Amino acid sequence: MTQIMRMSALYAPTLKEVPNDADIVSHQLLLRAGMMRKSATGLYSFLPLGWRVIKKIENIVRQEMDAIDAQEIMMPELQPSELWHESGRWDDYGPELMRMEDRHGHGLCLGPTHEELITDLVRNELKSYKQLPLTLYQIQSKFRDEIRPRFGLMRSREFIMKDAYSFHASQESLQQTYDDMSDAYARICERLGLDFRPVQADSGQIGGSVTCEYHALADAGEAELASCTCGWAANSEVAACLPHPTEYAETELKKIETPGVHTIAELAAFLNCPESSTVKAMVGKDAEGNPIALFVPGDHELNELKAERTIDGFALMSDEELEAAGLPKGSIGCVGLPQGVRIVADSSLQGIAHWVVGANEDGFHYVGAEQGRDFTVDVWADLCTVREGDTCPECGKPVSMCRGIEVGQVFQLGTKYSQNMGATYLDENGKEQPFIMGCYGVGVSRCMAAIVEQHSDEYGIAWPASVAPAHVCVLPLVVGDDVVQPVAERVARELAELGVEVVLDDRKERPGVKFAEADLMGWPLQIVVGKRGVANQELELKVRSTGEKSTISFDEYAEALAFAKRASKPIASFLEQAANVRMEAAVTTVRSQMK
RNA sequence: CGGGAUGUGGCUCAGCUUGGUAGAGCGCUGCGUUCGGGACGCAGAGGCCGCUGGUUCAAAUCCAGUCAUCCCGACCA
Repeated sequence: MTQIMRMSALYAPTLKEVPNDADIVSHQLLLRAGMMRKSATGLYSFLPLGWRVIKKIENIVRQEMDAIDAQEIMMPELQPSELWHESGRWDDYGPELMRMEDRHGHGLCLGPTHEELITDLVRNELKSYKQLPLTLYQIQSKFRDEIRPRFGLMRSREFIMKDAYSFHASQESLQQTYDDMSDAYARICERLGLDFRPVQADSGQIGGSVTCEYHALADAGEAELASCTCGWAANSEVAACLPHPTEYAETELKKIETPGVHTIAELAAFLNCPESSTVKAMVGKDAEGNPIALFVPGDHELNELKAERTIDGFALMSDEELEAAGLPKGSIGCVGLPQGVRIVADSSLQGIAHWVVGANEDGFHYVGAEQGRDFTVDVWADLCTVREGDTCPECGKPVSMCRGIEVGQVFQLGTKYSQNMGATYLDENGKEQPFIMGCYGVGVSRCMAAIVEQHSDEYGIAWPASVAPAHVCVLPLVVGDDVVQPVAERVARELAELGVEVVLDDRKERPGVKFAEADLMGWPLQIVVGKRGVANQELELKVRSTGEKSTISFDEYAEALAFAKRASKPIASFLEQAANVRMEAAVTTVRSQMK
């Protein structure tokens, strides 16, 4: 039997009004429903209900990790600086790493992640290829001194994360675990009730690595995603989608006077053509300071991340540098550039023979600038930030844009840490080899916010049953009498005996308050016990996610109870039986969330 | 770190321009009336007006500094 939570004793202070400093739905509702409170910027305390949700999420993650033979451990949050010096990240990580000293002046940091610690943990014991592969994980608080913590749990300075690390003797073995992890992540998202997408992501500075982010789709998400009906999806930072520029109908190179025209919008309006018929120029420099002109279709933006990937040490030039190089901002083009300026252009422009570009002279543009005749592109590359309608690299259909919350990422690390930190094993030939590693993270507290973003309405949260702080809320509309309350107490007890998590609103509150707060807190199923119902020998059910209401008679309820007692999964089976009796569609929703 | 804004009972906010004994609603306590979708009446408790300094007979209000919070940007697991 599970414990009945009595609302009369529950510490869950609700707020009628929207807190001033919360501006996304999940943040507002988690505060309003009494699930958490802010302790300082980017630091939150979880109250009993919120903490129950966190534990539910953790357990789902734990089960899926255990199911793929990852083993749970627990490492310290406080870490010695030596290990970070060894990996090189004490200097590389930047101010986001929370550093401190102990009384002896010994350097420490609060762990933002645990690659160093885990590598150190295994390097002395894990010595033979026979012991590989090995996957370890933990669920604990992480610390990152974010420049700008915001959006409640979405980007906080202390947050709960599951981090897993795998060790391998071969790339094939790493790939196997990586695939297992990917599958587990998909199952985790499904069980959390998240509408999610695995998306291609930036592999960061670690070249050649394989990585995939798991995003919960939500407008409040910080990441912009491009996705296609064929299933392909990518973070806009990396999405390699081709724009489709259009050709301006002029094949002769003509210099035209364009007084006052400096922006693409002005140019397109001046020529009465779409922006996609113009070519936008940006000028940067490489690591040696050599100038490079980059060209993209006029209706697209240069993606600086992509430019950096194409050109070693790339940085855009400042206005002063442009002036010094004799380049008129707003009128730069590929014809008649100063000596030594290399031309890099977006691959999509390869098919456009004649360009509309600046004439490198204020107030003038060229039309009909022909590739090969009037200028030559040195390098073709993927340079654009993806836009709605660009071409999917997988199937060629137009992609659409949406926003996502990154709730997880899987990553093939390779040997970066094992090499830096001398973590090696002996292979079949007795030869020392660095471990091939993978790492895999799930933002547990961030998942909580993502779930609320996806499962809420004007009345409050509608938790998926898998993570709800309790499955059922029993609402006696009268307390202290000998008619309604005894029935509510009995129902709560019987459900609790079945293993159903029950909260009983035994407060002396008016019905309106109880209804409003039950909706706000988001219990998946409400069972209302009122004078009217008891008189008719029936209970009222309301499924929070659909809002559907129905009644079931005491007899039908008893039948559902008996059915559930015989079945192995009491919660689901109670609901299933209740569904058979009455509210099929509605309860099916709750039930499907329970698996 | 740049730009913008805000700090007044637990919460949401008014008052500040034009200095003169601190306000409302919600929440909280008590009593009464209510009681199927965040009730009503009466009576209460609760505030160094973020902090420090200045101007002034007098500062929530004007000035300076400082701290904190939020938003945008830069930055970034």
